[in-house]
Amino acid sequence: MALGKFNAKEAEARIYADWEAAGCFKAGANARTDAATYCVMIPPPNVTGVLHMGHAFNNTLQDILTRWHRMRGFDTLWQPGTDHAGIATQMVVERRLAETQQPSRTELGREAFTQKIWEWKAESGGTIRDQLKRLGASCDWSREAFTMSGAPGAPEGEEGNFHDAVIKVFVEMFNQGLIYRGKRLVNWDPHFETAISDLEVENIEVPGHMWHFKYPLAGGETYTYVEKDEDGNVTLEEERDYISIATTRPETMLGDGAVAVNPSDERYTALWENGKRTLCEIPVGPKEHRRLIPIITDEYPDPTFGSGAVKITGAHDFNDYQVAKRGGIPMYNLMDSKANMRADGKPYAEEAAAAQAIANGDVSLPDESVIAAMNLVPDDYRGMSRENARKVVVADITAEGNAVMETVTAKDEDGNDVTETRPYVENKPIMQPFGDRSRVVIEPLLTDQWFVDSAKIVGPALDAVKNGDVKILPESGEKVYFHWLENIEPWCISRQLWWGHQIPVWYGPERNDNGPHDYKSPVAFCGATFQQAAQQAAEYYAGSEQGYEHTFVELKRDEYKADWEARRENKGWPVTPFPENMALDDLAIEFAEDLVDQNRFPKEEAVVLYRDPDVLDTWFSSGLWPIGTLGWPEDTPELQKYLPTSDLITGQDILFFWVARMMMMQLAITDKIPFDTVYLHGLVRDAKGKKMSKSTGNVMDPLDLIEEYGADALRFSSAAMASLGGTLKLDTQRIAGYRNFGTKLWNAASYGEMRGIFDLPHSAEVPDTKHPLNRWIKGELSKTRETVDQALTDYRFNDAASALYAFTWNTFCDWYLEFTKPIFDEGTAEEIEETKATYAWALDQCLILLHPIMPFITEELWQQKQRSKRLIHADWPTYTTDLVDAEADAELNWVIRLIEAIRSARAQMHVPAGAYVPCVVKGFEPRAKAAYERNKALIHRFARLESLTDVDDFPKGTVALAVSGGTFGLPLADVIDVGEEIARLEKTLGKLAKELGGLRGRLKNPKFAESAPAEVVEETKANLRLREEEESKLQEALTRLKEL
RNA sequence: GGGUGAUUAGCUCAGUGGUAGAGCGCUUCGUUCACAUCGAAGAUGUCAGCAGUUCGAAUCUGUUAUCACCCA
Repeated sequence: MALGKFNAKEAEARIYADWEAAGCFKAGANARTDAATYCVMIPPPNVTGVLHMGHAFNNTLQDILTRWHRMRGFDTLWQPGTDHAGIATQMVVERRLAETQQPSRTELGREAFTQKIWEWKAESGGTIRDQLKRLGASCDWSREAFTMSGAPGAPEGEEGNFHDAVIKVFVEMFNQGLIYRGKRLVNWDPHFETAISDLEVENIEVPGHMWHFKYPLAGGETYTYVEKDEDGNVTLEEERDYISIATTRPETMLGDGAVAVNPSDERYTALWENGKRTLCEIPVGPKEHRRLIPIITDEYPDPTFGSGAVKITGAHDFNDYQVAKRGGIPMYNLMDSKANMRADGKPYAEEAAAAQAIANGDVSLPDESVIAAMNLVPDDYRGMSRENARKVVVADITAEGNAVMETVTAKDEDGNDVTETRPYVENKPIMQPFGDRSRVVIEPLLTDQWFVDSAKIVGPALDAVKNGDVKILPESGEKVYFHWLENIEPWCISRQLWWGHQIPVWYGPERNDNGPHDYKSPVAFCGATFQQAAQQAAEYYAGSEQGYEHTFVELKRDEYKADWEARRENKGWPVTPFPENMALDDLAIEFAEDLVDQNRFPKEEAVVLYRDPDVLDTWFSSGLWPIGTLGWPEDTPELQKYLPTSDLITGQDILFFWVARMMMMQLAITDKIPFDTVYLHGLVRDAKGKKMSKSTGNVMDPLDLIEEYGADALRFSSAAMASLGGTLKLDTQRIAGYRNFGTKLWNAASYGEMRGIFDLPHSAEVPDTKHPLNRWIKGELSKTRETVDQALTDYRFNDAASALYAFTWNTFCDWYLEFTKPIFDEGTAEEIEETKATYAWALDQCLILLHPIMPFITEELWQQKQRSKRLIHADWPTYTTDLVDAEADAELNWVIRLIEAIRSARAQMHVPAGAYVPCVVKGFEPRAKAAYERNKALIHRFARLESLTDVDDFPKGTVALAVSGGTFGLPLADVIDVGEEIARLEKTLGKLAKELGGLRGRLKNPKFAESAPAEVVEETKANLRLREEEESKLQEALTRLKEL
C-alpha cells in the first residue's frame, strides 16, 4: 500500500477537529505529574477582526512554543479570547445598521444599541476564532475570554467576570488617587465625537500652507523693527505698527489669547521690556468688536523660525496649551464636538466684550468653565466647518489689508515682465494628526475627561524590566520601553462611546448646607454599583440634612426619555418633545423636579445621581488581560497556577498600547508581574518590504495562502522569518518552498512505508545499532535535537526551522535515505532489520521535532502507524550528542566527501550521467581502505563507479580528486578534455593559493601565536596542513596533465 | 528635531571576534521503483563608505551616506 498524496485541505480540518474533540488543547493536557507550568496569553484580536498576516505570524509563534512545551510535559495553557474594541466595533455595527436600513444608534438609544452589538457578536464575533483554528492554533477554546464578558446587558454565554475586574480596578485606582477627571486638551475625533489617546493618533505629513498676518498694535503704537544677518549686520530696519505672525490654522485666530515672543528675541524687546504691556489686535471679526490681546514672552517661540512671534490659542494647540497654562492666558474653545465653529452661547458682541475685559486685566481670570462657555466665534462664522471658516478668515484678513504681502515678477502671455503683489503664503508640508480609526483630522479640544495619572504607577513597571524580572526581546525593545515610560504622559481613558465598560462614577449636586444642593457643580462618587456610589454620596451629604434623610435616585436617561411623554400627559402638561441635547446636569434638575411633582419625595430629600455616560478606553480593559482571563478578582486556581504567565508574543507596534499598560496596571493592582518574557516582532510586509495595505493592493490573506499552500507551509515560513529583531518580508515563493519541504517529508515517509517501517511496532527507544550508517544518523539527529531545543529556548525560531529543514532534507533525505537503499536491496537480514528500525525511529524523530512548526502533516504521518498517543502529545526527546559516534561520524563524512568529489569531477568532465567509470587510488591509507570496504556498495552506487583499483602510478589522463585518505583519480583519458581540466585545476589552485596565503600569513605573525587561543592556532595549523596536501596533489596532477 | 534599527550573492534574508551562509532565481546535466512540489553539478560577494581598536573585524568603537519605523 502506498501512502498516496497529502491532501492538506481535507487533512487539516479532520485532524484539527480530532485534536479538539479529544481535548488535546485543554489547559494541563499531557502534563507530567508535578510539571512546571507554561502559559501564553493570546494578544486578543478585535472581535470585529479577520485574520491578517500579522495574526498568522504572531499566533504561529505562540503555537510553536505552546506545542513544544506541551510535548515536553509542561502544564500548558494557551489562553484565547477577543477584545471588544470600542471604536472599531461601534463603527462596524453602526455601519451595518445603516446598510440594512435599521434605526440608527441614536434612534435606538444606548441600551438597545448595545444589544445590537451583542447580537452582532453572537453572529460574526467568532470569525477570527475559526480562522485561528485553520492556522492550527492549539488554544484552550473552552476558556475563551472576552473583555466585555459579564457587562450589564451581556447575553447568555457571556457571563464571564471580566467586567467585574475592570470596574474593580477603576474603583481601586480612583480611590488611590491614580485616576482623576479634568478639563484638558485632548485629541478629539470629530467623526466619532470622542476623545482618543495620544497613541490612537497618527501624525502624517500632508501638503499645507503657512499664512502670514499682521496683528496691528493697539492705539496705533509703533516700534523699530530691525533684522540682522549672522554677522550682526543690519539687513532691514523699519518702523512697524504691527507684529507679524505665521500660522497654518488661521481659523483658530478667533480664539487667540495672546501673542508670544521669545525673551531672547531682540526684535521685540521694545514691546515688553521694563514691564511694558503692549496689546495687539486680532485682525478678524466685526471691526467694532475687535479683541485686543497682550504680547507676552515665553521660551516656546523659536526666534529663528519665521517672524519669531507666535499666536497663542490654548484651546486648539498642544504647544499653545502649555504656554497658556504657564502664562495664565485664557483658552477659548471655538469648536463643537463635530469640529464645526460653535453656534451656541451669547451673541458675539457680548462675548467679545467679556473677553476684552479679561485681556485688559479689568477682571481677574475667571474660572475655566466660565471661559469654556464663552463663544468667541463671530456671528457670521458660527456653524461653519473648520475648513470653511479657514477660507473665510483668510479672505477677510486679506481684504482688510492685514495679510503680509510679497512682490513677485512673472512673465505674462507676451513674455513681458509683470510685477504682482500678493499675499505671502508658504506651501509646505505640515504634520497633521489623523484618527487611526476614523481617518479624519484630529482636533485638539478642551473637554472634561478621565485620566490615569501614569507617572504615579510607572515606577514598578520600569523597575521590573530594569532588574530583569521581565525580559523584553529583542533587547532594543527594552530601550524603547524605557524611553517611553520615562517620558510618560497622562493617559486619557474616557471615550464618548456606548460600546465599552461604562465608567463607574455617578454625579450628584454639590453640597449646600444653606439651601438646595447645586446640580450645576457636579460632584463625583465612584463605586462598582449604584448602591456603592450612593453609599459614598450618603457620606458626602451627611450632616447637611435639616432633619430628614436623603434618598438617592438614579437618573437613567433612556428610561426617563421613554417616560417623558406619558409623564407630561399624566400631569396635564403640554407634551413637548424630549430635550435630546440637554446636558445631564440640567436633565437631573428636571428629573428632580419631576420627582417632587409626582410627590414621590419631598423636594429636599431626593438627590438625583446620574452615571457618567462615558466608557473606558478599550486598552484600559485589555491592560488587565492576564489576570482578567484567569478569573481575577476571584482567587482562582488558574491564577495561582499560571500567573505570572510565561511568554507574551506580540507586535512591537503595541508595546506602548498594551504591553506597557499591562505592566503598569497589573503591578499597580496586584503587585505581580504579568509575564516573564516579552517577545516583540515587527510588522509583516510584502516581498518588497512595503506595508501591506488595501490601497496599495499588496495585502496577502493568510487564508488564501493556507488554501493554496497549506497551513503547515505558512507556519514554517513564519518560523523561518522570525529572527530576533529581523524584518518580516513575506514572499509566496518562499511559502511554496516550504510546501515542497512538506512534500519531501511525506515522500521520505512514503519510501519508509515501502520498506515496511509502518509494519514495525511503535518504539520511542533509541535503537541499538551496529552499522556505521545507522550510528551516524543517530548522532546527526541528536545534534539537531539539541540545536532545535536551544534555538526555541532562545526564541530563535528561524534557527530551529533552518536546522530542521537542513537535517530533514540534506541529511536525512539526501544521504541517509539514499544510503539505506543498498542495504535494503542487498544487505544481510540483520542489517535490514536494524536499518528498518533505525529508519522508523529517525523518521519519528523528524515528525516529533517538526510537529510544533508543522503540526498537520506530521500528525497525519504519525497516525499512519498504530500509536498509543497522538503526535500532539508525543514525548519530546531528551537524547543528547552522546549519541554521536566519532568513528561512524568520520567514516560517513569521508564517504560523502568521496562521492561528492567523484560526482563533481564527472560532471565537469562531461561523463554521461548514467555511465559507470573506473576509479584509481594511490597510497590508500588503511583506515580509509577499511571504510571503503565497509561502504563499498553505496560508494559504487552513488558515485557510479565500476571499480576502485590500487595503483602505484596514475595512468596518463587521470583526473585527480581532492579527498583525504589517499590520492584518488578517475582515469578518463578517452573522455578528458585536457584544456578544460587544466583550466579547472588552475582555478581550484588559485583559490587554494589565496587561502594558503591567508593561513601562512597568520601563522607567520608571531603576535598571532602569542595572542590567539591555542585551539585557534592548532586549528589554523591543521587547516594549513590539509590545504597544503590538497595543493600538492592537484599540483602534481596539473604537471602530469601538462606533459600530455 | 528626538529615538530605534537597517545597509551581506541577481532577489529575500541568516550570520554579535577566527577569514561568509541559506532559500529563491540563474546555468549545465538527468524520467531505472520515496519524491519533477525532484535529483546531480555549477556560477555569483571590496559584507554601504571612511577611520580606529585587535594577532585577526561582516561582527566591537567613532564617523559619513542612504533607507525604514516610532515619537514630537
